[in-house]
Amino acid sequence: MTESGGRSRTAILQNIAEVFRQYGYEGASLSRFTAATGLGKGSLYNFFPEGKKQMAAEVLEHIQQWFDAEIFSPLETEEDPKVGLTAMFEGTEQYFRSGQKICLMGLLALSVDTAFAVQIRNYFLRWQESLSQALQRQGCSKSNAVDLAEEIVSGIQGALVLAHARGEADVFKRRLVSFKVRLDLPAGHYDERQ
Amino acid sequence: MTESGGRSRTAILQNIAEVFRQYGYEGASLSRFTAATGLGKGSLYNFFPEGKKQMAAEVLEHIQQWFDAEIFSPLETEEDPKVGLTAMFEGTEQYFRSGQKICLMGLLALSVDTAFAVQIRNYFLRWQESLSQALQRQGCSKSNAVDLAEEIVSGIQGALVLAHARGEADVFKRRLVSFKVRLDLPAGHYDERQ
DNA sequence: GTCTATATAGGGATAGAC
DNA sequence: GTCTATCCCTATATAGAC
Repeated sequence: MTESGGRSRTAILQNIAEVFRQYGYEGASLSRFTAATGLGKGSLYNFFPEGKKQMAAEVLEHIQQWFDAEIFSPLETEEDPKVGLTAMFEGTEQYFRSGQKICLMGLLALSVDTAFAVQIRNYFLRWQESLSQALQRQGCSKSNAVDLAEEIVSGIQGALVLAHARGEADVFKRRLVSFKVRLDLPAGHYDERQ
Repeated sequence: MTESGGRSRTAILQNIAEVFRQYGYEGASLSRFTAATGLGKGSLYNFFPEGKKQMAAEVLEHIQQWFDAEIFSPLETEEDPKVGLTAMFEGTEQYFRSGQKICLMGLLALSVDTAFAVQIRNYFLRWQESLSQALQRQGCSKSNAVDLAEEIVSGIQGALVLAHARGEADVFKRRLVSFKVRLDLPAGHYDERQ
């Protein structure tokens, strides 16, 4: 956990992640990384000797760890599944800034590049599996839970796509509310449309 | 509708579209276009004087026209809404090759570039609006139809993301079947998972 | 650890021969 | 209409001074 001029590796990775999110893997360039981090190319290669590939791999690893701790583990270990499910929706809404931020795992999933396929696949499998477990403890049959978990995980990704396509982050919020209602969770304020 | 050595502009646009789908906008390079079309750079600039931007714009226009004719119009004009809805799911499954092909509109929606925002937004608005009309003629209230249409349109996008993330095209097929069942449409063969 | 060259390759785009 | 040659720019990556 070494520091560098007061900037932690985590902070640098967050800057880099933002570049990948905005421009995609191919569009993320060293000059954009230098602008986002304030570090020169030389410094970036000092941190990440293997360059762009390593940056992306570490960003994905970082994302995975965040979701493990904040979303997936609570889904699996909270005694009351409703607590884990509520934490999932709240964490998801915050992480994606209510639909303004996209999912880097989902974005990279759409490219044919196979370099990060394993990390991406594991992320989504773990999400669905941990969600399915919580749904089963809430009373769902196994087959229903597996299917509903797949629907919710894919539904969240689609909501992010549509929210950005429409330029309306509210689309994302509405989809989350819809899922919460189906799961009998407190949905918060829900402004029914006209 | 001029030809060029037997290759129509439509055929060339399809080759170009495939490159955009596989590599994204930033990753789609002139050399990849030449490989995919068999045309040299000079020829490509003869067809598309404004270069890559024009290629993408025409590809999106082409996609819009296909969906207008095959999906959106039937949803709006078929007397029996079930016919239009069934055609939508069949057309969608075929177009995306049962989940193996991604949605270029959805992919570009995730980039921050605003160049194609209008085309992308109109595509998704028209899809939701035409679907909502069919659902209303099937008996849905207006607010339910609007919400369900949003859920289905975003659900299809999410199904494509998850299918590619998991490397299992079956994910896409399962999500479509799930929607068809909810709409009381013939779902075809449905292999319930264990 | 950070920076400024610098090397090499490939990007988009144009000109002009055929 | 198609190609090759060429231009200029930016890309990734490295070397070495500080």
